[in-house]
Amino acid sequence: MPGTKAPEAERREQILTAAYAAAAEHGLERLTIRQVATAAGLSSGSVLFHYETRVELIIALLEWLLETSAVLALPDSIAGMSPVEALAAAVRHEIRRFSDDPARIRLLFEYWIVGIRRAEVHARMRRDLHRYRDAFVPLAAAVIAADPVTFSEVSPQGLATVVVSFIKGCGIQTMIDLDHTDSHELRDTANHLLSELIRKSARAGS
Amino acid sequence: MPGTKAPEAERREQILTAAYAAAAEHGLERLTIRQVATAAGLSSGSVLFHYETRVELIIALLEWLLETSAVLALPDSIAGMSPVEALAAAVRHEIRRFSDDPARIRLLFEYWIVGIRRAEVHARMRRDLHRYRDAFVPLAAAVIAADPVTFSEVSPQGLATVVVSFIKGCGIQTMIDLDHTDSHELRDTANHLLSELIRKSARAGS
DNA sequence: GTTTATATTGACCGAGCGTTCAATACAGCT
DNA sequence: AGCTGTATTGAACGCTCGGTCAATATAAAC
Repeated sequence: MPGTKAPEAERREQILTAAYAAAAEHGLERLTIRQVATAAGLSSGSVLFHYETRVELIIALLEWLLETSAVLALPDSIAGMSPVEALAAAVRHEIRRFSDDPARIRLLFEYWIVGIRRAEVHARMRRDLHRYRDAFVPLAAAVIAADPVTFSEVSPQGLATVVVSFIKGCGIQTMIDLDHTDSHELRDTANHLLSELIRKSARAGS
Repeated sequence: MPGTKAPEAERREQILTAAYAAAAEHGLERLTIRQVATAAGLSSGSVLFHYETRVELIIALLEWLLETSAVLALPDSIAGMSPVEALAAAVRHEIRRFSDDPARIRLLFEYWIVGIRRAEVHARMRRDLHRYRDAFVPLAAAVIAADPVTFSEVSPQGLATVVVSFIKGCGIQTMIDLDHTDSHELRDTANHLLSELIRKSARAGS
């Protein structure tokens, strides 16, 4: 039903999902108004009626992307865990989540690159990164509190930053490693190292 | 002296350095034959005489970039270190190297994204990533050999992959974090954690 | 049914792109 | 000096892009 009017909220949603599909297929930098219009079944003029400019659309897509992605969904099972176990479980969970939706993380990487040259994008990416890191701070603080001697010089924020960096690194790995051979090795090894860490901390704690 | 001839090797080098500058300034996806020509002080036709196509130029720039970047320059001081110390020193060294030359790592990230859609680029990035990882394998193997109980389930390749992922994650961090506030926190915390790791392994070894 | 505000369309514009190519300038050779 | 192959130039082509806009279609108000 082309030419039919629709409430603004619906149209914008429709355009954004089309933009997401187009960006995932051709890349963010090659994203085109016409591509989005075709993917949404609209005319280019209509897309530009709802988003006045290409950059505005790209920023709206970024915000939609950040809103839609769960910040950090901790598995329920962490309730009875030791602090190190809980943090390790979160890391495992996040690594798996990244490798489950490669298109999304690829797009976010593209936004980081765009953010190098566009301040509006950069600010939003940075804010989201901090929000993501802050979700790990309580877990990190618990780990530090459980073994204050080992982590005497480490702040919860610092530990959370290190953890997030590792997760991002794994995300890159899965992004590059399209057939997932190295990624599996990475995940397995990370799991073993985390398990070993848990065992050691349990021995130290007892 | 425009219009003067030059040996092919020199011209190609001149064009590549101009392409590097242009790509660092405007981004790889926005790299333009005319930009490169202007930066090199040549005409667009001349650039296309030496590199028949834009994609060919981009791939040549990638190979030039990978050749020019030292694979893994280990500091001499690792000679008398324990295995864990040596690996930690290498990690520290690489993190510092990444934050010293942000333009280069940004460009490499852009190549990873291009590689998602271009098989030639992807193959080269992957090969280089493996080469980079392999440089850490001996260090990782030494660490495992020194404490075979802890690392009973871990292969040298696996450990090296984990280490590289962490380094890449730190690279991303410094790429995003333009003013380097979080990056310093990250580096300090990583240093503390590595030092603690060294102390623990020394105690276990003695 | 008429009016009115607004959403939609697609032709169109100017700009910039990669690439082609005829013309030209250069350097080595005889 | 003349010749020859090659490097260089910049105009030109065809194309796609972001963005504009007059025309049209739609739905709600009256």
